[in-house]
Amino acid sequence: MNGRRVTVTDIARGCGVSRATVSLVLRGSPLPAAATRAKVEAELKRQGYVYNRAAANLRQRRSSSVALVINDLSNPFFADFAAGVDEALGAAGYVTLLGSTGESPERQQRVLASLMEHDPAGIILSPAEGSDGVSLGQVLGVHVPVLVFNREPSHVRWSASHWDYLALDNRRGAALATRHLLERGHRRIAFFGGHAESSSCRDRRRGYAEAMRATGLEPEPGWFVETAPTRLDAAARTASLFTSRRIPTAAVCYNDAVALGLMLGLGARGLAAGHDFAVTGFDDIPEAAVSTPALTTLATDPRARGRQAAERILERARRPDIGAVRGIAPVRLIIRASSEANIA
Amino acid sequence: MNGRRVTVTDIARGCGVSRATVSLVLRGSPLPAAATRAKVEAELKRQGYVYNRAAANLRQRRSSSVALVINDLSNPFFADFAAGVDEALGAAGYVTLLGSTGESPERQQRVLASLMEHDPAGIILSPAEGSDGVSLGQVLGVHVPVLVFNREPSHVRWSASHWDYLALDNRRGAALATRHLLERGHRRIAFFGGHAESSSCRDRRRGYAEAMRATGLEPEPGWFVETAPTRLDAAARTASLFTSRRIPTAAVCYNDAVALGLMLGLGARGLAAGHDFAVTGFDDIPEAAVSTPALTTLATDPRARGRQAAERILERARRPDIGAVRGIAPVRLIIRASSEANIA
DNA sequence: CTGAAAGCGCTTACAG
DNA sequence: CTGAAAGCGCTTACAG
Repeated sequence: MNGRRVTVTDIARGCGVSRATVSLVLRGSPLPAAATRAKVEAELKRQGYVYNRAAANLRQRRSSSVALVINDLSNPFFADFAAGVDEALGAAGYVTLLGSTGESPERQQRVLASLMEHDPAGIILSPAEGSDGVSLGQVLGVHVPVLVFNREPSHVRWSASHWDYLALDNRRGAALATRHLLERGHRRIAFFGGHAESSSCRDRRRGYAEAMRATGLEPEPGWFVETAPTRLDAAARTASLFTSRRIPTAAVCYNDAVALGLMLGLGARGLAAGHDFAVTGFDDIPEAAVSTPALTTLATDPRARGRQAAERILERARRPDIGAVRGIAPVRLIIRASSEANIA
Repeated sequence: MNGRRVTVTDIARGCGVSRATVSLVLRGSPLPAAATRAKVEAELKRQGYVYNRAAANLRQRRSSSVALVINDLSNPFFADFAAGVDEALGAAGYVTLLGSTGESPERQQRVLASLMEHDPAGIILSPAEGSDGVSLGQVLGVHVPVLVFNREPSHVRWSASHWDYLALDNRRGAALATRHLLERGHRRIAFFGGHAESSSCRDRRRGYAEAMRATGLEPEPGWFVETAPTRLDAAARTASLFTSRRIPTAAVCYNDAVALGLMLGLGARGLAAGHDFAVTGFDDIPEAAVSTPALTTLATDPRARGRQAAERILERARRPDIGAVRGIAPVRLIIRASSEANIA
């Protein structure tokens, strides 16, 4: 609870060698004689020495941390992603600097500015909704490798940027869900939920529309319903699905939260999801498996995405010359009861 | 993507003052003249200076980080706790060093050793199951403030320790759930799930037993069923509840995961939770509200616990003399359909 | 009010 | 194989 910390100088004095020798032993150099090494190691243990990595990093002009900035840790998708990042960074001897933004771009700026002062070897950023690429560019500067996960900030000129981008295969995922509903005989299928400006929503809508058109169907404007990507708002906007001229029999939802909300909203209208109306989600959050009915959705393996992001950023930190990359992560359709309604 | 970073020396040269003056401006000292300050600030902006907090910390012998070690980030309870910690640390100008252990005590030792090298101002530790207080004491040393969250490692002599402890009010929570079932007329109530060695399970069992005895009922040995604290194992062990001489009509479960597993297991036996058998959980994870039936449980507000832990550790970092404290956080009973079965 | 000098805990050429 | 010296980027008495 007090007292100076033990330094290399203490160890050097304690066993009659120079600080340089202690440092060589600490770093596992082959130079020191075996006897010297043993003597130093005993002294390290005896005094309870703890390496000061900040001092070493300063001298070596390197960094042993990577910053991870997450828009919403209480979303299990991002929590799993964070767990994957930390796992891979830890295995590589790096430490994770965590920052959470609560979906606020202003807070995100502050958090990033603070993290930058800690000289991270790289930044993994899952941007807050409404993030602006220009503001981000200002805090992040041009020296640190950056990987943007999951959604695109506005005003980023990717071609001129040194930022990596890693996203789910939103387009293909939505297409898989749509084709699944088409195969079960549905023809009037809505795309429900999400903010149309967000990049992930755009991509999912696109995959949905392409799958529809590939079957010769043209999605009607009334089949696109916007909502906040939350259960509550989705439930509240359920009615919008039933005002169009040709009422849908199924909906591809923006994500699982929206799908669960829609199922609640359907229930309130006396309709049972999976029975009177088919529903699919996106993300495969843990609740999807236990809802009633269980939710057909797209599994994204966020933990593996986290590991992938961490490995990529470490590679860029090691070799700053390699170019930026756009990565698309696969998704997998999980069929459950919510899409069983066979109305056609 | 390259180039030396800008230092106080660059700024000092760039506007013709000494490094000391730049430092004073950076730290907001009133000493420099307004004109000097303005000149320096313009130069900082012009060159895109980024403060090197590690260097400053080294010189000032202080730390601007707190380590947060979590056993399982993919558990929403801990993810929310982590979000609360990060929120409060960020507001105080500290950065969160994240470490996750995946419930492995060995990995926990490595993670803690690595984090200690980064000289955190304090450590918030949610210990992996099976953690040993002696091993922990070895890595953590005696200089850094430590707050242990949620469960007690074995072999900790709290009276001689400088570690804070923060736990939920497990005993009272289980008593609340038990009394609720008693009020609905149940008399044969089991305590289902959890590992009996874990401190949280012991405390919850105790609260349950006390509430039973307060009503003049003695829990039978067959009413205590151990399981891993997971849905899967709980479902598998459901049968154990139905082998005792006096078969229970209700169960107080160790946590929500166990309760959800028990509800699955009941279903497999043709019994409907909330109808033929009453069930309560613990934690109020998001799934509790959407399961069928919705789960009666104890809300613990993990995010507020996180903020509380962060504030406590920062206070101890500021005032190393204040003593260690055992904190008990309140829990709140949330009544939903799963406990409605009224068999008595 | 400003500047020269020393030092936080390390590492790394460079002598010996 | 080992040691003395310089330096990473900052801050802080101490002179002036």
